[in-house]
Amino acid sequence: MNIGNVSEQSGLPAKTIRYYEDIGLVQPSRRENGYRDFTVQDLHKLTFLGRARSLGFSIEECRTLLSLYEDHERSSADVKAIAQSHLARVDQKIEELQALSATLGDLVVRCHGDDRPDCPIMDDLTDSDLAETRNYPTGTTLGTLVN
Amino acid sequence: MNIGNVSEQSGLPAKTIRYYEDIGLVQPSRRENGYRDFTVQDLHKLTFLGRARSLGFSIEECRTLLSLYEDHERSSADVKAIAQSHLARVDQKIEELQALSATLGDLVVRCHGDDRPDCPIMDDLTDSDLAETRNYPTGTTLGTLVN
DNA sequence: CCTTGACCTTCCAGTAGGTGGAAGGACTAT
DNA sequence: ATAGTCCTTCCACCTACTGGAAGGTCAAGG
Repeated sequence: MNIGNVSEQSGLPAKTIRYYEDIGLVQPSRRENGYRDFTVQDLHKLTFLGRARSLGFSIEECRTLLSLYEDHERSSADVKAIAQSHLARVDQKIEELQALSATLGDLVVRCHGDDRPDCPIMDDLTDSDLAETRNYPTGTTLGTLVN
Repeated sequence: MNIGNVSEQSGLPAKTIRYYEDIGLVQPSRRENGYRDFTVQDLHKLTFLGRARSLGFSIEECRTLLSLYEDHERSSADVKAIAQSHLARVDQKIEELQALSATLGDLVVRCHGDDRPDCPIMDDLTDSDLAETRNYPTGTTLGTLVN
C-alpha cells in the first residue's frame, strides 16, 4: 500500500506518517522505486496511533501503548496505569484552566470595554497589589497553561 | 539594573528575559562592559509580561497588550477584546478536555487492570466499531489537546 | 597581584509534534 | 511526448522557552 492510500484510510496526513516512521513508530518496507510499502498491519498500527493521539496520549505513551498493543500477553493493568496517569494530567489541566477562566471571566466582566483608557484588566496586569490577591502560576507552569 | 536583579524582581528567568529582548519585547541599553542595563520601566514591562503570560496570553497577544499598556490613550474595548477571545479559547479547551476526561474515565473504569490481557482501553483504540460511537477529534486538533 | 566564585555575554541545540515548501524522481493516462 | 498526480528527501519553521558550552567581568579575600 502506498502512503497516500494509508493516509486516507488512517486519517493521518502523509507527512505525519513519514514523521512516525522517522521516530520509529512504524517500519514500512520499500519498493524498488523507493516508495514506502505499507502492510495492513501497518495501517492498523497507524489507525491505533491516530486514536491514541486524539485521546491526548503523548508520543512516548503511544510508543508504549503500541508495544502493549502488539503484546498479546500484556496485562491490562499496564494499559490502565498509562491511561490513569494521563487522565490525572488531563484533570489537572482542566482545573488549571478553570481557575484561569474564572480569573479572566471576572476581569472581562469588570471591564466596561468602551473607548476610555481605564481598564481593570490592565490594572490587574500592572498593579502588584491587585495581583497578589491571586496566585499567578510561576516557573514550570508559566506559559504552558494553554496550547 | 543587571539582568539578575531584574530576573529576581520580575520572577522571570534571565534566559527568558534575554529571549524577550531577542523578540523585541524589551530593549534594554548596554553598559560599556556589554552588560544589559535595565530601567525601572523595563522591570515593570517584564513584570507585566510575566503576569500576562501566566494568564495564558500568547507572546503576540502580550506584544499587543504591552503596546496598549504603554498607550495611555488606549480604549479599554481593545484590551477587553483580546481578553475575551483568549477566554473563549480557554473555555473551548476546557470543553475538549472534559470530553476527553469523560472518555478516558469511562475506559479506565471499565478496565479491570489485572494481569490478563483483555482490556477495554485497547479494544477501543483498536476496534473502529467501538470507536465510531465516539467522534475522535481530527486534523487541526489532533495532538494539541494536552500540553 | 592572584585567585576564586558569582555574574554576565553569545551562540548552538533541543524540547513536542508536527507542518510547509522546494527540488526532483516515478507513474498513469492521453 | 506530456500533463498531472504521486512519491521521495531535505530543510526550515512553529511556541516559548531551556540547557549548556565557552569565555569575558567584577568584587572580595589572601
